[in-house]
Amino acid sequence: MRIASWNINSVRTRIERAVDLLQRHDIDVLALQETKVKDEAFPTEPFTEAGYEVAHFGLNQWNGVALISRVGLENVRTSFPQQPGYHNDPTAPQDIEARALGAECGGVEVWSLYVPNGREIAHPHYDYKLRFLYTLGAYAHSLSTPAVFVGDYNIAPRDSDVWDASFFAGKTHLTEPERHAFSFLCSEGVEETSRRFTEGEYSYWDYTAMRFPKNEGMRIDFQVATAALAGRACAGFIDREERSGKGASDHAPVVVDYE
DNA sequence: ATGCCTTGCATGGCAAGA
Repeated sequence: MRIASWNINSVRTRIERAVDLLQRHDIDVLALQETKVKDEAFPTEPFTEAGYEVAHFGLNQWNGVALISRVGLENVRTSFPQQPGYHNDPTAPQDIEARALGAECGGVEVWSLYVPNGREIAHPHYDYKLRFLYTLGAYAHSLSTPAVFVGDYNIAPRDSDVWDASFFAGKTHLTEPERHAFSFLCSEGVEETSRRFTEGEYSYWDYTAMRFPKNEGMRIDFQVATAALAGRACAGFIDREERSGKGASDHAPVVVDYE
């Protein structure tokens, strides 16, 4: 089964690219992040016409996650257990945002995840990011079944995952607490399977400062599988071509095959 | 030090991205 994950940065802007991606790579399950659309405005038809089922969770112009599957799409969930919420007003109720969508696809529990960015180290969003990752880790470790958590993790686990680690001094994405939270997730048999096939490649290049032409990118989009599935990962790649050309997302799709 | 670019929306300057 071929699973792809892509931060599409607006599904309505890039719907044709998404359908092309499915067909170009013969994808079974596509997980999208940052669809940036409410459920009622999601462009379902192009996917169903291509032979896929669609599940989407979007509340407003922020975040938004989708699962596009041709191998079944059952038991859809819009949050994982104990998933934390967020609100810019810390005294207001903390809302569960559209950052997680899970379903059973072809015998595998697939989750499309958009991990909070963190914004700045001193910002409440950074603590939100850490809590999101620890509760995700607790859920992943509670499973003995095949499951995969794919998406935009907004973390570079190693300095070699970015073009210049010194650029991120004082910024989020490379800090020790973020890496510790990610290493808690990726422990006890839970593994980032995408690393096996994409080491040294990037999945994100900022739109600004000519980052893509200079190949100044970050490897921050992953597939993380439970022990019951990780051993079945047999191939994978980052579709760097998808980042090129007019109207590209700033992220590239991350594809992994599972036997 | 800042903008560099891109998105959606109360369609006009923001918020957010990383």
